[in-house]
Amino acid sequence: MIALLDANNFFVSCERVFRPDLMNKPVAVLSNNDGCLISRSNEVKALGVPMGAPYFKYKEILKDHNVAIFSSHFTLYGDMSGRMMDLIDSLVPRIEVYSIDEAFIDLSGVRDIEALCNHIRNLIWRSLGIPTSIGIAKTKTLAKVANHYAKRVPAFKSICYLKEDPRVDQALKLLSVGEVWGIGRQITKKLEGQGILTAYDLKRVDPRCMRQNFNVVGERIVRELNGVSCLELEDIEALKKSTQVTRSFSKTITELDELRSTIATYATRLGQKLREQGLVTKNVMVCIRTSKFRASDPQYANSHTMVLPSFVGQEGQLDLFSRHVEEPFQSEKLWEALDLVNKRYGRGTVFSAACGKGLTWKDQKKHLSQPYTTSWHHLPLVFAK
DNA sequence: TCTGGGGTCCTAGGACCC
DNA sequence: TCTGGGGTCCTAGGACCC
Repeated sequence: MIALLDANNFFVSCERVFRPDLMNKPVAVLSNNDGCLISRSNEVKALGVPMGAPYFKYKEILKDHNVAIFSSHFTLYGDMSGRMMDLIDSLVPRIEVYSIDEAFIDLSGVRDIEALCNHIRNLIWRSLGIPTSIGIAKTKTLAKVANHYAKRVPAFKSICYLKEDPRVDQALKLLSVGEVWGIGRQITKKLEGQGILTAYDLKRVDPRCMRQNFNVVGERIVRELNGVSCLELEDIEALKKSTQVTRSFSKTITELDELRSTIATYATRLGQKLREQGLVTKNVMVCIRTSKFRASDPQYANSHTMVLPSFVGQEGQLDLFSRHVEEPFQSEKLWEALDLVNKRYGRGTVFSAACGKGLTWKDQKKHLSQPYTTSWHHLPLVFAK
């Protein structure tokens, strides 16, 4: 059996840990630059504010309902996520960290599955103050279905175990096909056109037909719905295959020089990310595009990929800027020092000339919470009477 | 005025090689 | 009239996920 553990409204829950006064009150977390809503408490969902909604369009409604707003604070969420994953990992044979707030858990060999899952939930709640839901079934795709019900049906008390077939089928019949993991908007449209409306209908499709009409991904989904595992738990140590830094600029850029220095500034962050994660790369791609929301303006999008000359050995980092690749050791030390300086004295303390003056604007983050778990200066104070 | 950011996998087609 | 077969690698684009 496989379990999928998922934190409820994760970013909102992280903020609430340090603001217990907001428990059971409406809370929302915004995306970068305070652009969209990316996490909503149940109270906000009940107001009908959709996921990904642009903040400025819903500002009034949110204000009218006294919704507490937070700017995104990814160092906090990342840290809380790491703690949560460590807790799970300490209790089970094997996990796959699937996203910042989700993990698949291998339950093979576990005797009392429900007891273990209860224990995991309680431990995370007691240690971190994060509420979670767990779905359990034979395959990843079915565990996702189970999790869907664990979150929505109060009678399950946040744990839904889809053990035997009549129960699985019942769950699938009540689930629309578009809610199946891996079935997105485009495929939903096509399937519905063929009269396949529920997850149960999809389960009954011939997997080979699915492969012909769609692709091997669709075939796997059908098999997984039938209890045949096609998606193994993946090695969480596996190396990342790509990494990126992308931004929507909060200011329109019209001058080439400014675009150059902006891209150089973000390229610098990408370099830091690579070094932090111990990654090396052969290709670097830069993309730019105009704002798709200004439909009346002429649109432009382009990208360029550069193949870098060589690796400098497994231990070292690829030197992005120097042509003297024959001196990897020196540049490695140099970057190490630069990273340290920038870490201690703030991003952009030392930078390459290509960055010019760096960014000529600041990202909007009007509602940022304190770095409670990642800075000694911001440890919450507790007073006892 | 204001609309996120970071990933994965699959497929088709072209270039090139023997 | 008729023009092989089997590979690899790369790119672009599409679809999906959180």
